[in-house]
Amino acid sequence: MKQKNQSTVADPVPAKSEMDVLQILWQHGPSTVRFVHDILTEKKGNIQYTSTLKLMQTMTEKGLLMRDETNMKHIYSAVLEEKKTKGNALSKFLDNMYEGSVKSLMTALLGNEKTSPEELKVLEEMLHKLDKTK
Amino acid sequence: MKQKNQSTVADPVPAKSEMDVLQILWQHGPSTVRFVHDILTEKKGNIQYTSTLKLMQTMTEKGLLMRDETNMKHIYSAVLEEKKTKGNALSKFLDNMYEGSVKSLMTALLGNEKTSPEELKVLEEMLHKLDKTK
DNA sequence: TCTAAGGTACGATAAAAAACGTACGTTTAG
DNA sequence: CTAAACGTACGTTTTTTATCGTACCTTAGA
Repeated sequence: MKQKNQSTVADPVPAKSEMDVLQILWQHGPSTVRFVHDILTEKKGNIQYTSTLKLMQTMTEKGLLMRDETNMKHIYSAVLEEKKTKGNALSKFLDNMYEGSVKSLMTALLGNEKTSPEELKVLEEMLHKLDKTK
Repeated sequence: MKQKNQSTVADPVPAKSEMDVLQILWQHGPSTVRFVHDILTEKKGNIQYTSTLKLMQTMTEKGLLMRDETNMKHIYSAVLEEKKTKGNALSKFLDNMYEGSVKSLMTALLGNEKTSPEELKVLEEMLHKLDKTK
């Protein structure tokens, strides 16, 4: 009886652009397309307003967003919880890239330029401890 | 003079399926399509052999894989280095999901079911230290 | 009142990713 | 020798993402 995986295996992770939108909504709360679009535009290159609009409409159809249509300027908000969603993405990433091993992730972090010296130092200590624990 | 980002910013990350193939090649070394396909099949649902074949051929065209055609059973191998490739993916993931903050990643790990009790313990300690360091 | 600015709806397109199926060459067990 | 098993080549199709453009409302202000 081969079954999928009984643990919390994570609803499909939103696509990249979708995450960008969610990110903004989580950070600023319910917003108009215009608002999201402006932030998006300044973060990434110029995008057409209608592209952002369409994206958000699609996301709404998918159930990723919900919107208040009482006013002309619809107010969109994220349906998914930030923590949970990111957690799912993280799990998937871990599985895909590091066979689910947090320790492997750590090791990778150790060689990553995104990691600051301080973080690096503590990471090393951490790995030592993990080795002993094992 | 807005410029991209002079630091190692990461060649485009391979797509999901491509990563799966790379994963197998890194782990088992140069292999035939058949071999990769079998592993792939057992990990994910049933896939048509030719799909895997096509994927690997395409990847070869893209320069992700190279192959030895001296024998009928072509032997494929990964061109990219595992560590580097994963490092790039990690950087991107960090940026997209945790604004590049390793600490945030840690915190997320803390609440992730993929994290074992031992790892959890050390993670907590680590975060304490990071707080002090700041 | 009429118009320009700013909204939404929605069909369309483009490109990337994921999967197939058919045609055809090679090898090997009988 | 020959058929079944196993391989590769490659054109195609299906989805999913990412982006647009055009048509058409709504509202505030000259």
